[in-house]
Amino acid sequence: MEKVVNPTEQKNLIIELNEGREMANELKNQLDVVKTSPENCEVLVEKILSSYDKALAMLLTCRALKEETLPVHSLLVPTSPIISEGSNGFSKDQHCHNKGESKKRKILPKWSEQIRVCSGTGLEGAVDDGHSWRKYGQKDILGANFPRAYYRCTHRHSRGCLATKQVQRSDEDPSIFEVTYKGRHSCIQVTNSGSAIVSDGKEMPKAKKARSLEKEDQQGLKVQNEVLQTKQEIFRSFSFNFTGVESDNLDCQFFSDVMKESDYSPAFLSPTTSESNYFSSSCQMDNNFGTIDNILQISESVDLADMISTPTSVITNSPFGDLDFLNDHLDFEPSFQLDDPFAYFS
DNA sequence: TGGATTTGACCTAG
DNA sequence: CTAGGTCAAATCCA
Repeated sequence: MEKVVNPTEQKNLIIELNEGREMANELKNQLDVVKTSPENCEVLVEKILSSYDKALAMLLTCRALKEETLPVHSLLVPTSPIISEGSNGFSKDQHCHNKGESKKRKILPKWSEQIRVCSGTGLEGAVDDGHSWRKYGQKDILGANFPRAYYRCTHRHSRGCLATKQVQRSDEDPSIFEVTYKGRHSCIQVTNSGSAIVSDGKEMPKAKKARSLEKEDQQGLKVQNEVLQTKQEIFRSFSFNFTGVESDNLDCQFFSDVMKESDYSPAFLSPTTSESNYFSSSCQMDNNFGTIDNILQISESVDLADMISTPTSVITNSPFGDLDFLNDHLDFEPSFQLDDPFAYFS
């Protein structure tokens, strides 16, 4: 892989990564001191996460913008047949359909999230992202304790939106929901406040949604309205500024795949949509990772096998605490040093 | 009554 | 042939 970002972005990225490293070291030192208060540690963790978030957002930004200029098909990454034991087959190759609505599998961009919702928060099983989805199927998956639910965009017919998602509850940790998105929303319909406002201005009937969530709960796929807000908080932590990105930033490869293949691409790439709340142009960091217990991991599905194969390490750390998935894209050297991380991008 | 969910059947890829 | 993905009729519910 080639160099990733321009000098300015590179510098900022290095700064952020170094800060994160320093704070991690500080945290380590703090942990060695018995009398260190949990609050101090929490603050440090938040700072660390913030730094990594910023750094990754930079990479995300430049990659996304680069891919924006490419044909959609050039963005499609062949999914890996890798499927780890106990992964519920979540990452198994999902080829696509060519006949539109036919049962043939489509060639659609695909990306995945792992969402953990900690028990006690009332968000157990919460899987919502601000889009309105209609469940169209459910399947028992071989080797999985929980069925996989299939959703498509409510506006599939009215707007021809082909976005779909699959929600699979993790066997190993039922608090983890693995969500695979396929296709991008051609409809625009995400709110800033937790209610799902569709592009035509209608608000999703909350009672109905609550009912559906309740039903999902009965089958281990409970979804609650609160999660939307929670996820918005999560996404807000990824906020970055598009305006500062120059065209020569467009060499980062990995994150744009995620973005471009994601349902969120319009939101990420178009600050004019309401979804821009997730990736606002303010580049704000609010450290929500430190205050919520939801951990969201975005990855290409090709990497999800890795994530799933080690869900604990993925989930119990920061969203970027497990950077294994980066390796697939960036080909880091084992001796990766933050001093000049770009030297290791191949 | 209209929209969402459920669920068995069907289709396709591997 | 099997498993995963989708369809669509039946059903549910506000």
